[in-house]
Amino acid sequence: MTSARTYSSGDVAKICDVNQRTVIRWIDRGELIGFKLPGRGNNRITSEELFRFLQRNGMPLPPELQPAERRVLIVDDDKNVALALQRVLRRIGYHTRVADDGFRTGALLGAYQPDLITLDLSMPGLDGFDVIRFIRHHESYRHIRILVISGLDDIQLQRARESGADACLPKPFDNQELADQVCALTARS
Amino acid sequence: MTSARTYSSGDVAKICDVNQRTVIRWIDRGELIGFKLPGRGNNRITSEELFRFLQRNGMPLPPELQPAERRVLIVDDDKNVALALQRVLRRIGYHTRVADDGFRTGALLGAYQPDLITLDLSMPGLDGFDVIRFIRHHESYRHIRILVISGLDDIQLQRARESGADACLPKPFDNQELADQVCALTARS
DNA sequence: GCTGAAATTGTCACAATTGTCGCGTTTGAC
DNA sequence: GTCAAACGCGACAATTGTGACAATTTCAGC
Repeated sequence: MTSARTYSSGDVAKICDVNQRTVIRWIDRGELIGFKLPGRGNNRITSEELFRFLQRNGMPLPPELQPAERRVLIVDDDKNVALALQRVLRRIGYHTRVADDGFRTGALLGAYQPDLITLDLSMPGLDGFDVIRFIRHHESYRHIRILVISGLDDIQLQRARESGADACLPKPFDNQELADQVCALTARS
Repeated sequence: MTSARTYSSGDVAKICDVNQRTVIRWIDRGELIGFKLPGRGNNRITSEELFRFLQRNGMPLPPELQPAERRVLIVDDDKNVALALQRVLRRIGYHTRVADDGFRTGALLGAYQPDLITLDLSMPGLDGFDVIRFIRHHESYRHIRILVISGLDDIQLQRARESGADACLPKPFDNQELADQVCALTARS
């Protein structure tokens, strides 16, 4: 198996703790979709399809298919604020990365693939509302949770929520409240 | 592998997630057709044949074999320049998209997955050299071709090349020269 | 709760396919 | 030219697909 990109019927059998014969029947029945090697038609299932199959049936995920450590992209040009956020989030087990300008923010959405971003609404050269709208309008980023952290007034925070932010925290923020919000937003289904 | 026109048995083995020995057996059995190097008969499979083979067996295609229109991300805040670039590139069969600020530039690297970007070095709030360095330092973007299009002097263009740009065009650019450069940089190896 | 039919899953043996290992040779980057 | 990495091949081990049949689970009807 060795962190494979594809799984054989035997691999799936071990993962599902089921007889290999049964896995083959699932495949024949079309409940688990794979492809066949040219030789005698040995089955292979991609990890994506196996993941969907397990999810669909509420089956436990093997370690190698479990989503990796949660990642948070911190968008803030104030180094001290960014460091404070990092400290809190790392302590509760998140991987973090900081973007301090518009380009990095955008580029890291794709390269870092965060589960959540903390967003400062008022950065020079970057309109936070625009960021929210862009993320919500693009298929590949839509799933990213957005936690606005801003010193702006409630009216603006409300506007951010309407634009698509998942939650807002006033600045300065309370560490415990930050941790709670991030946990709540990234809770596994 | 390095985006080859032909694949060795080991390349195919990695792509199919199968043992190299098995690939050689497929070739011996005539299920996968290739040719042999004169030396000891090392196998080579053309990308066309590999494509057919994978299709025939319902196997997943690696990114480099997925047929896709070439995409160019045009990074320029001057609408007229961007439109001019779009017109030329579309006419020669490229799909294009425009980014007019730093955030969009970064975000579209991941969401639009361009094969090439045309980059204006002097945009307000976006340091072109920084963009080049960032792209070259990130695994997920490193493969993107960078064509700098700028009105800056030759010394700056040389600096851009040293930072990692693949080619430079002075502004204003000649349409034919632009088309030639883009074609050359995105030619299928 | 119990029963019994239907559907699903497990077991087993066999032949075919695929994986592993080692060695000597060839490639390809420097 | 030099040298590490990749390759082909043979022999053998491990895994796979299949069919037939047994065991288990599911579930409606009582």
